[in-house]
Amino acid sequence: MEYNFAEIEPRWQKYWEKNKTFKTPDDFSKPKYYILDMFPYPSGAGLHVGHPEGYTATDIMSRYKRMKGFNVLHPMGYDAFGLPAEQYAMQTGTHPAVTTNRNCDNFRRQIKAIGLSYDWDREINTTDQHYFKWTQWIFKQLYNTWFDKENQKGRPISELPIPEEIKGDGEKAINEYISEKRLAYYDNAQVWWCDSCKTVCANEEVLTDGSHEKCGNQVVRKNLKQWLLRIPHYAERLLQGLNGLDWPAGVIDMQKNWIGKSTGAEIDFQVEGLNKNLRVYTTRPDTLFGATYMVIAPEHELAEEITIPEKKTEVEKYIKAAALKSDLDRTDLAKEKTGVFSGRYAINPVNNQPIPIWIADYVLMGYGTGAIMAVPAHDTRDFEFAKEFDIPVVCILDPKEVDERKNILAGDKCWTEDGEYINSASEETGLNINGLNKEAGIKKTIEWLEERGLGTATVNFKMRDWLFSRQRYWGEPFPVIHWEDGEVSLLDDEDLPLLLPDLEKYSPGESGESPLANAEEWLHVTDKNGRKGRRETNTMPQWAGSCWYYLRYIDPNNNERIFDPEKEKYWMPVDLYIGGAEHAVLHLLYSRFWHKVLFDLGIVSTDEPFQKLFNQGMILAFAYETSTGAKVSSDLVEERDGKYFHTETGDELKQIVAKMSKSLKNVVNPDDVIERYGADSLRLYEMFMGPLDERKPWAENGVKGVFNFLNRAHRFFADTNNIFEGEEDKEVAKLLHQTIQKVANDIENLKFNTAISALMVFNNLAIKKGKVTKQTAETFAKILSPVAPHLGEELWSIYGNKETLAYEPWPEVDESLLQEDSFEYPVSFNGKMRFKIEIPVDMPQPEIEKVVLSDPKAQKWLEGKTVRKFIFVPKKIINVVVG
RNA sequence: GCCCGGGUGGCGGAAUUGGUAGACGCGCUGGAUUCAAAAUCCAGUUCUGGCAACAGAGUGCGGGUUCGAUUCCCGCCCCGGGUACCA
Repeated sequence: MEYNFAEIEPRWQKYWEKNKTFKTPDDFSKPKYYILDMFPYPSGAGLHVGHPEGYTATDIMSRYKRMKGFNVLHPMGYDAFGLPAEQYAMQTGTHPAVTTNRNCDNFRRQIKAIGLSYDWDREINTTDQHYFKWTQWIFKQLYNTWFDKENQKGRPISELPIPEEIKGDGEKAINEYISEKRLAYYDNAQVWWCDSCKTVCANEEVLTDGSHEKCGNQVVRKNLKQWLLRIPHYAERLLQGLNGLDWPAGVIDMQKNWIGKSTGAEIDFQVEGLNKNLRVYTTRPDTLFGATYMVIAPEHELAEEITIPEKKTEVEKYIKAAALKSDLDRTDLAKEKTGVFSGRYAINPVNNQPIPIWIADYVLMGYGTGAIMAVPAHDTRDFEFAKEFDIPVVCILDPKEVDERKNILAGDKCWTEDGEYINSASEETGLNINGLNKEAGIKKTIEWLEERGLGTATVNFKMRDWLFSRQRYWGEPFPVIHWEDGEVSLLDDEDLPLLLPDLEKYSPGESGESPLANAEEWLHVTDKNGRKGRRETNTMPQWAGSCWYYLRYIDPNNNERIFDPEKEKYWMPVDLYIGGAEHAVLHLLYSRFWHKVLFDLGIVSTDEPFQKLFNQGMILAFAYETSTGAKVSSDLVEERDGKYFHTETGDELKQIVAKMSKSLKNVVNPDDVIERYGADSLRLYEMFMGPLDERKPWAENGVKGVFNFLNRAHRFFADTNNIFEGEEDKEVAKLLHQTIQKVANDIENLKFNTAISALMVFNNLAIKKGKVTKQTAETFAKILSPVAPHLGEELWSIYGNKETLAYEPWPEVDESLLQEDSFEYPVSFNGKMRFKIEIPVDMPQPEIEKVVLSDPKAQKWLEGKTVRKFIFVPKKIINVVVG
């Protein structure tokens, strides 16, 4: 009997589709399990083998959980706004919606061919007006929310208390005050501009070398009116929320770093000869006695005022150069420190000593107060600067027992760790922290500063406002009108969705305006009083649609509201979310932010959206390079005796592992794999390659391996001559139940590679035995079905079952079959395994010792030696120490 | 520089709380079947020595703890990812 996957698989896919096997009811009586994939951007290139990796993993879990009695929500959709369709439109004039729909159709076809058990009635598409209506609606919620810092909670703007002094200044002042509190605001912002894509990019989309993540071109700074979201208001909540999540530690770390919380103090320094204070932020107020100079950023508002006349020219030149520098590639120039002395001094509050104020671009205006006190002895950046400009280095923290102590005390070396304070007392001001350690020193200094009103304990975050608009056509339009009198208003809910206008031409304006600025009819509006207005021409970034899609799956066709709250309460949170690690920060942080706002407004019932997160590793491919490191396209490589040669030059090549790429001709298309080996083989191989979270190279021979397994399994289990009614062989029964248990455990722990291995082991034994009972065969079909669902269903039906096995209960493990009455112990002598011995599990230890030591095989190792120790670990090992 | 991962046969990878290193699969070798091949089946396959029984070595490197270390501790090396003057 042949394993005709090309006939079997489409037949079952049709069956599932026709019977709506995986349609998920909102049956609140059952325990729920929500399994989510990161939905794809439907590119024109179609699916690559990386997509099915995550999708298969979630599919296995979904199928397993259904058999375990869960009501499983497992949906799929498309994150379909995006640049490529728009660029294609610019070149060809094809409407992006046409391209997008075509690509979605192709993705759907490809995904269905893998046999994934999605509820297709819940499919969503971010470009569908019924979907983005609600994206626009959420934007309105953000706009109409302020963050109550005291209660750490977002609240409706209507609840914002307006201070009396603002009220007195009239309506305009009130509106301005409110604007400053909204989570979404419109402002002039210096932004990164990609001239090649004709769009702004968020800071996060600009790589460290100053290039645009999407296209690789260098970005430049530009000032534009933009929408921004005040995500930093939620910094503390976003940080705290990480604590209860079952997420990879690496992702949690990355989010923590991104949020970048630091605690310290803001301290005021009096500027000598000016009636002004200079406020600095420091995490190390304890090192005030070591402050030998101060630095303010070139953009600091006091930079010019502070500068004495004699230094004016020099300082102005420096500030100009620094401004220019920020237009260039700042990171490259960051290696050597530059700066200029303002000629002015500030008074150190702890000892009333004057210290010089410098202007230098190693201090950033955007963080803290844009000014620092510099402690070169205990901060590496300040140390470098001080050495560059010959500024004194005063050590105030004795590192004690450290090799470099002498150099550190002399100020020749920087010390940033803990120690004991020296030179840290002033009779004049009364502060003395000598002898304390870092922790106590920080505490005491802050108390001292606060008592005198010189400073306050402060918390700072690295995270910045989120730039939330793009100069694009193919995105969600903002439901916003800018009126001629300067008022900004949002559309009423009943006027949503605001659709995109059709355009003749999709190219952006040279000035950086979105293509929407050309849609004259759409653009201009007049209200009932004849006031003229202009619609917002920016559109939302691609993140917008993906920020909340997991919520829409819950109730995707609801036209009355975003979703039914009862359904939301039942299904949320997402129990398992699998996707690529590239979304560790941005998507997952933005989503969490929106979710928390919706939670505060009472729209969703959970504080966090994704309970468990897992990142699948990237699938790579073998590639080849010459001895000089030049990559060679795979079609120019031949293998001989396990070595690789260039077909043209004959040079020996080295096999390496690299990302799949068109230029290397090593891209694998899932369609081809399915055509040659079937969907079950594709699924199995993707899971069998190695641990889900690791990166691993694709190897065609590996596919053959799992194909072979399915073939063998089919040949044996589909042949009813091998199936009998009666009592199962003991060895088979025992292994079967071990396998049930192992497969279940491994699936729960996302260790699909070893689950498949266990199925192979059982298959091998069954074939060796030549026959199994019908019950065993049915059980095998069941435990095989999560990983190879087509073959599972096929076998199940061959045994005479009329219904799908997708909802058959997962087989129970018969514990009694797993009990051993004896165990084969490995016997070691001095830790080295020498032989094995079968011992009944109930034998008492003294007898075991006797049996082992008198065993003929043991004599060789005991000869002329004394037994020093006899180690016996039940069901593990016996180790005899001799000497 | 800093923060995370990861280094195990020819290859992908297994190995509960420290307890038989190399499961499973690929590849390779030999055999069966075949006119022959493909497919299939059987046996072997960490390395070194030996016909073999067997012995020695072995989880990136160097130390340590332990009866026993891929697993724990200390010090390094290499690879991958993130981040980069955040005071």
